[in-house]
Amino acid sequence: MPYDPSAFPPFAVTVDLVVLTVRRHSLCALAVRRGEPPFQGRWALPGGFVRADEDLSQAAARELAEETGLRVHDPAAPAQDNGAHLEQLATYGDPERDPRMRVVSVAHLALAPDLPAPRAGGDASNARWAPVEELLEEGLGRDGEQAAPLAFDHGRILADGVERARSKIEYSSLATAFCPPEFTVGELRRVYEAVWSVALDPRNFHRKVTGTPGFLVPTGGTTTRQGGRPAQLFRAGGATLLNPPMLRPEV
Amino acid sequence: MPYDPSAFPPFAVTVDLVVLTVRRHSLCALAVRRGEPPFQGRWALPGGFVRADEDLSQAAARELAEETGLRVHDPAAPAQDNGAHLEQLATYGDPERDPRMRVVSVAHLALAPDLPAPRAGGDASNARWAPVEELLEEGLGRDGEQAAPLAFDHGRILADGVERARSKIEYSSLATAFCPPEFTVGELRRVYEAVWSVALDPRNFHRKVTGTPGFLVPTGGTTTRQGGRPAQLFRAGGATLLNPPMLRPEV
DNA sequence: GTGTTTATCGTCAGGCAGACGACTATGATC
DNA sequence: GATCATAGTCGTCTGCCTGACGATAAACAC
Repeated sequence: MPYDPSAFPPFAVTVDLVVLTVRRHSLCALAVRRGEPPFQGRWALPGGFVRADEDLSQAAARELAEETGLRVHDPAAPAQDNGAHLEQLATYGDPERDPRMRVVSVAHLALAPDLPAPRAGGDASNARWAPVEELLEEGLGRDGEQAAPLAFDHGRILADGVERARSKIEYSSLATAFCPPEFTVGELRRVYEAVWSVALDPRNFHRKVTGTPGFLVPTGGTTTRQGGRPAQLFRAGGATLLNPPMLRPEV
Repeated sequence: MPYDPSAFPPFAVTVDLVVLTVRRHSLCALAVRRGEPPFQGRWALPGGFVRADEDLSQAAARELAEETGLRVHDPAAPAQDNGAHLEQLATYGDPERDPRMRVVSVAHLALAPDLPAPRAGGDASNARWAPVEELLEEGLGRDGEQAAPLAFDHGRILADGVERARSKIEYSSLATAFCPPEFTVGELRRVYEAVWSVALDPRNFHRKVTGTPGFLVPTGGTTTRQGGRPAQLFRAGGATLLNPPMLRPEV
């Protein structure tokens, strides 16, 4: 296959972001309202064009910072935390996915702790955290505004991102990316419960996470911010893979 | 972010293929020799441009057929088998990855049973199955020709594909994609052993795979093609997820 | 104090995996 | 044809992990 410069069609390349967080016991995604056609007024995932001189991950990190102010957690400097986890999710390139032109979108998945408020270029009314079920629901929305379906193929992208997050917290320590730098076992458990939409036994969960070497390191402090007996505070340990994995209950 | 048509740079989009198979107890990948600069004469992964009217998966399937003659296994018609498994792997878009222009490559992973011989546009000397360690080795090649390093960032892509395959056969029935339509438990075990580069206990392996519902369905036939006592023949069952997973031994 | 909430420790039974013995059925070799 | 080598298949045993769940501890609200 010769590299004839006239032999390949030009594409636009974008990054779209599935930004997930846990708010009030429910898994939420960041959605922005489209201000222009197509799909004007509808909700979509944040994203934008990849610039001529930046890598895909750089573009994703830039878009994430523009939409949320989050910096990406630097694996080299885990001390200063509160950054988000960012990874590539998948690429979507159906010829019909954008009615205007041929656009290939490299979707990324970002996980962040609960944030004060979204900001989309300073315009708060055009960005929101919405429960993922609400953004993904097939049928009609409830009263007020209808969130679903998302613009373009963003519903599919969001579903893929949610599924990635749900499965990845099984065998990795990724759930800590939803937590503040210091957190309790109970807070971590509520993350799993929100992401999986299940109830977990607090005693077995405690045994599992504290018994997995390298998963959690105690900071020595305690907190009562959840009420009840004071709980130990932990930071995420160095381990990234959980072996054996956390088992997701049936259904 | 307005969609100003002059605001985005044009990209070339390609698909690159990590095609894996198991030959003579070792995990091999398909490599093609580059006939022109850059990296002329070096080995690379097969791939090509995405056409203006085709989806990414279509482009990958087309390239796979062109390079190997393999058709992609149709999930809707599992009866006629001998197709390959094909899935998207990841997308690589470093601005410097191709010295000629800005190319974003959507890599795909294909798994195939052992094949008669490669064909790259009919020219056999420009395509070969090479053990992945050979293609990935850091140092110098042995006598004869040096395979590594691959052209562009294909070494990284291949490493990612191999890692995906290694981890995915843990929790899915994907290892059967390396087998012919009918296979024995021992043949399936040798696939795991080749992909993981480990030795597995034949008795425990047999208990595991035959005890997992939906993984294997006996065809009733037997074979002695491996020597020794005749072994039952199986086909891949409908189950795609293995629960609990096959455990990969420590190193 | 009493009740409520959350955290944490313990106990027990069942399931599964690793280690490994035993037996079976074929082809190869003497 | 007896013997050997090779693979396949069935069992047993032990230890670890999980799910279910009782019990205790330490805070706050009244």
